[in-house]
Amino acid sequence: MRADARANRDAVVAAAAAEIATHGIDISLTAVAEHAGVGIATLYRNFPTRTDLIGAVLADLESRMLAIIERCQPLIEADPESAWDAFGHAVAELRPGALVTAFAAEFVTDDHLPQSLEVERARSLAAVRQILDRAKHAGLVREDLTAAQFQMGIALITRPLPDVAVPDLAQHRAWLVDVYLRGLRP
Amino acid sequence: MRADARANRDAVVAAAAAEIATHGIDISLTAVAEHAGVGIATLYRNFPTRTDLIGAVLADLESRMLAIIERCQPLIEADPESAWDAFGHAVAELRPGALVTAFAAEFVTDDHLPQSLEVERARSLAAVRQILDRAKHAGLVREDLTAAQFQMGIALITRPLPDVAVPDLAQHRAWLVDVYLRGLRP
Amino acid sequence: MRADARANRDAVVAAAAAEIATHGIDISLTAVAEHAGVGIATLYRNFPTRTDLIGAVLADLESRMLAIIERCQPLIEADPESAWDAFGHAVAELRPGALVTAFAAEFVTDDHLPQSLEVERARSLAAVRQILDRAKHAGLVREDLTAAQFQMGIALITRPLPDVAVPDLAQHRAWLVDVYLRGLRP
Amino acid sequence: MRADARANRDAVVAAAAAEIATHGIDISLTAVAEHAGVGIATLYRNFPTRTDLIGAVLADLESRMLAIIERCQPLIEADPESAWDAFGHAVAELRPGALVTAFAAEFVTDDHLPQSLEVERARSLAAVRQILDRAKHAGLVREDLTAAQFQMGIALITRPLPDVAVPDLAQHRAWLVDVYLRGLRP
DNA sequence: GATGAATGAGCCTTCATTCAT
DNA sequence: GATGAATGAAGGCTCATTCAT
Repeated sequence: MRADARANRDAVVAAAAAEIATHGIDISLTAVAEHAGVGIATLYRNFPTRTDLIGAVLADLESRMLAIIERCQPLIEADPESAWDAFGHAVAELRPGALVTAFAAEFVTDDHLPQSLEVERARSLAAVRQILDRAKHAGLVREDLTAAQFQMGIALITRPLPDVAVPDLAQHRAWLVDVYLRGLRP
Repeated sequence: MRADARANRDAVVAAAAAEIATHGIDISLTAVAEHAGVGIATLYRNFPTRTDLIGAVLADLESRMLAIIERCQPLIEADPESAWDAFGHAVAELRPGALVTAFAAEFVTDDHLPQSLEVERARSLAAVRQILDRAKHAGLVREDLTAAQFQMGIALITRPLPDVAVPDLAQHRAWLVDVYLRGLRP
Repeated sequence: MRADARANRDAVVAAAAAEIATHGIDISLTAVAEHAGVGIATLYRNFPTRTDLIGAVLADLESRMLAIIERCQPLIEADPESAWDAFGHAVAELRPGALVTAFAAEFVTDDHLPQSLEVERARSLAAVRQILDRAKHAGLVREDLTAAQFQMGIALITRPLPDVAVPDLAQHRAWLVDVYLRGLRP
Repeated sequence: MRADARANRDAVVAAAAAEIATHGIDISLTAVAEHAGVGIATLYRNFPTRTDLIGAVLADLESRMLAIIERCQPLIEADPESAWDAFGHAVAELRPGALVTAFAAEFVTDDHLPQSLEVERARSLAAVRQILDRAKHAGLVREDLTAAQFQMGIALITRPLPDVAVPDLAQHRAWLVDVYLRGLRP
C-alpha cells in the first residue's frame, strides 16, 4: 500500500505542476485532485496546506533544473554556444514563471512559500552559477550577470498568461528566450 | 450630475486598470468598485458585463500608448538611441501584459474581448510601426521585427505576477526591458 | 403639463396591470417603468410604495368589473344562460387572479393592500350580487353561492402561472371557466 | 455516511416540494437549504442546477400520484362516487400547480424542466387514464375528458398564490375541487 | 489510507429604493 | 415634474477546507 500512496502523491504533484505552469499559483485544488485521479481528501492528507503542495512542486522543479544542468554541463566545453542556448531553452520549457517567487530566491519574500527549501535553492543557484561562469568564459554572457538575475529573467518571461488563450504561445516564448539570450551577451 | 457620473466612470476605469495590470484579468469586480470608491451597482450600471469594463480599460491603454508615441516620435531624429530606449520603457511602464490579448491583436483570439476595438488596435499598431521603422533605419532594431511581435514581447515581459509580492519588481522589469531592447538589435 | 402627468400615470398603471396579470404581484417595478416608457423615478413619484401601485391597478380592475356588469346586466332578462356565461368569461378574461387578495375581500387579509378600497370592493361585490341573484333566479346557479365565493373561484382559476410558458393557456382557462360555471349549477 | 447523505437529500427534496407548492417554482434555493437544515453547498452537491432539483421534486410528486391511484383504484368498484371524489381531492392536496408544466405534459414546453421524465409522465398519465375510464363508465365524468385535460384542470386550480396570505385557503381549494368535479359530470 | 459529503465564505449579478439635477 | 445615477441588500453559485465513514 506504500507504493500506492507514493503513486498518488506523485500524481498530485504532477497534476499540480502542470496546472501551475499554465494557470498560475491560484489553481483550484479540487481541479488538481480530479486531474490527478484522486479524492480531494487524499490531496489534503499528503499536503495539508497549499504551501506544502507548492513546496513539493518547487522541489520537483529544482530537481528538473539540476537534471538539465547535468545534461548541458559536459557539452559546454565542446560547443559553448549551442550548449548555452540549449540550456536556456530547456529551463524556459519548465515554465517556472508561476513559481518565480521561490525560483529567484534572492529577490523574493513570500510567506506562502515554505522555509525549508533554502538548501535546494542554494544548490540550484550554485549549479546555475557554474554553467553561467563557463558561458561568461566563452564570451556568451556579460560579466555582471548573476545567477539569480538570470533566473529572474527566465521566470518573468515564462509566467503563465492569465486565462487567455494565445495560439502558438510556445513559439512566442521560444522567440522571446532567443531575444533574451541575445540581449545578455556582452 | 452628468459630471459626477463621468467622474465615477473614470474612477472605475482607473481602478480596474490598476488592478488588472497588477493582478491580471480575473479581478474581483467588487474589489474594483471598492477601490474606486463607488458601490458595486454603479460599476455594473456603467459596465454591464466584464467584457465592457475590460474594453474600456483597453481603450484607455491604447490612448496612453498613442500619447507615448506622439511624445517620442519627434525626439527620434535628434537622438535615436535614447528616444527608442525611452519609448520601450514607457510602454513597458503601462504594464499591458494582462491585456496581451488585445494588445498584440494578430496573435490572439479571446471571446472575452470586445470586438469593437479593431480600429484602435490598428491605429496603435500603425503608430508603433512608424516609430519602429525609424528605429530600424537608425540601426537600433533588426529588420525582420514586426510591430505585433514587438508588442507581444513587451506584453509577455509585463504580465502580472500571480499573487506574489516581488520587491523591486519595477526594477527587475526595467532591467528586463533593457535586455529585451538589446536583444532586438541587429 | 397636467395632461402629460396624467398620461404617464395611466401608462404606468396599464403596464403594471398587464405585468401583474401575467407574472403575478412580485413584478419588477423597473420593468414596469420601462414598459410604460417612463423613468423609474416617475413611477415612484406617482406611487411611492408598491402598495400604492397595486391599489391603483386594483381600482382599475374594479372599474372594468363594473363595466362588464353594466354590459351584461340588461341582457340577462332576454337570455339568462348566455348572458351569465358571457359574464363569467369576461370576468375571467380580466385575469384577476394575482390580485385575488383584494378581489375576494371577505376572505383575505393582506397588509400590502391599501385600506382605502373598501368602498370600491363593496360596490363591486354588490354589483356581482345583483347579477348573481338574477342567475340564481334563472336556475343557473346554486342558491348557496355567495358573491365573494364566486369571485374567489374566478380568482383561483385565473392566477398567473409562475414563470412557465404554457401554450394555449387562454384556451385552457376558457375551458376551465366553462367547467367552473357548469359546476356551480344547482 | 451514505445514510446521512441520503437523509440530507431527502430533506432538501421535501423542503423544496413544500416551498414550490406554496410559493411557486422561483423559490430561493438558499431558503430551501435553510428550511432543510443543510448548508447551501450541500443542496448544490445533490442538485447542481435548479432543473435537477425541480426534477427530483417532480419525480417525488409523480410517485405520490401513483400511490394515490393505487389506493383509490380498488375502491372504485364498490363505491364509484366517493372513490372518485376522494381521488380528486387527494390529487389536489398534492398541490401540483406550480409544476403544471411537467404535470400535464402534453400541453407544456419548458426548457427549465428535465427531459428525462417522459417515462414517469407517461406512466402517471396512463394510471390516471385507467381510473378516469372507470369513472366515465360509472357515469361520473364526461366521455370527452382526457387524462391530460383533467390534470391540467387540477394543476390550474392548485397553483400557488403569489406571495399572498389567504386564510383558509385549503378550504377554498377543497370547495373549488368540488365544483370542478361537479362541472366535469356528463 | 482513501474517500465523498458538508460547510461557510466570497464573488457575481439584479433590483427596489433614494437622491441630486 | 421628470429623469438618470447611486446604493445596499439578497440570492445564485463555486471553492477551499474539514469531517465522518
